Amino acid sequence: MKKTCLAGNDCPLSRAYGAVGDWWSLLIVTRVLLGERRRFSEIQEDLGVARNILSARLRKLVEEGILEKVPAPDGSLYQGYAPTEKGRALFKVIVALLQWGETNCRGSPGATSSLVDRRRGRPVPAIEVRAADGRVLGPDDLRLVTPGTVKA
Amino acid sequence: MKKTCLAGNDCPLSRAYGAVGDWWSLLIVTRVLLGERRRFSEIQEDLGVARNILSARLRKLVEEGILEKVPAPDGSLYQGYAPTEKGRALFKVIVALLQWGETNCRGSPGATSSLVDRRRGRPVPAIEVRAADGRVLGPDDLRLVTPGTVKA
DNA sequence: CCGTATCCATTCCGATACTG
DNA sequence: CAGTATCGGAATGGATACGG
Repeated sequence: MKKTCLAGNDCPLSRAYGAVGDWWSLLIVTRVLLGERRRFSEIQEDLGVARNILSARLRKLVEEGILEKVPAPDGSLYQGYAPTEKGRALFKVIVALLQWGETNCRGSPGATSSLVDRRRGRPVPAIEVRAADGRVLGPDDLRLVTPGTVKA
Repeated sequence: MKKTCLAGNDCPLSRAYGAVGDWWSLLIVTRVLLGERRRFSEIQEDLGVARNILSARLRKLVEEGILEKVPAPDGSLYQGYAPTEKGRALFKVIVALLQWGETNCRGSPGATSSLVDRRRGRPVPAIEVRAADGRVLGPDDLRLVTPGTVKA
């Protein structure tokens, strides 16, 4: 997909794409956010991504204000990465996608829910879209309003 | 990103990526799901995507069981596309990403929320991750359990 | 109108070598 | 350890021409 095609677009989904960039970035943010793996080599090891790619993605994520550089947690002189508020807000997206994958893309049969509530150690229930009055909404209950000429 | 790197992976996020494929696919599903644009040319027009790309994505989405071919709504002899249950389940992900984009990637200043509750015509509140007891969870309240050797 | 097949340019990714 | 620079192969995307 050509960047310019969607980058300048007014659609929130397109802007989100422009900011996040690609799936590597989402995986990286996931590690930093949920995995407490905040250092270059830790992320690199976990993801198995090439170092130059990781480097480029981290730089972009910092530019976009999704991550920020912080002093390493262990006091060493190297960098660590922490999510900003904007990055932390992404966790709803990650949870939604994670749950969708668990429910709809079952791989090995033994695989179980992998997201747990820390306080109780219990699985996190499926995320729901709710109206202001609290009722659960489905796709047919929503309408996508496109003020300008731009769609989706 | 090499497909094989994540496709065979046991991580739900990776499987989700393998199934959805790319951002074009997400945009396509969005149109079909929320935009009631269910025919080839309608989607093509809205998204401005090349026809060969759209063709390939639609085929993949059908293969993955996210969309299915249906008779065209107007009774013409051409195809239409409808979301399956699996595809409909994706709408939570789309809403999450849409809302994130609205909140965190504001483009033109005039842009407002574009997702409304059909019944009341009111904006849909921000989606929340909740524990079983209903309390709202943040990133720090979650733990990602990795049963096997595979991460993320 | 609904796609598919081909061509070409661009981009992406991984491996490797290198710097501080 | 934490990156950056470069290179070659692979995949992607758009335009176009073509077939059902």
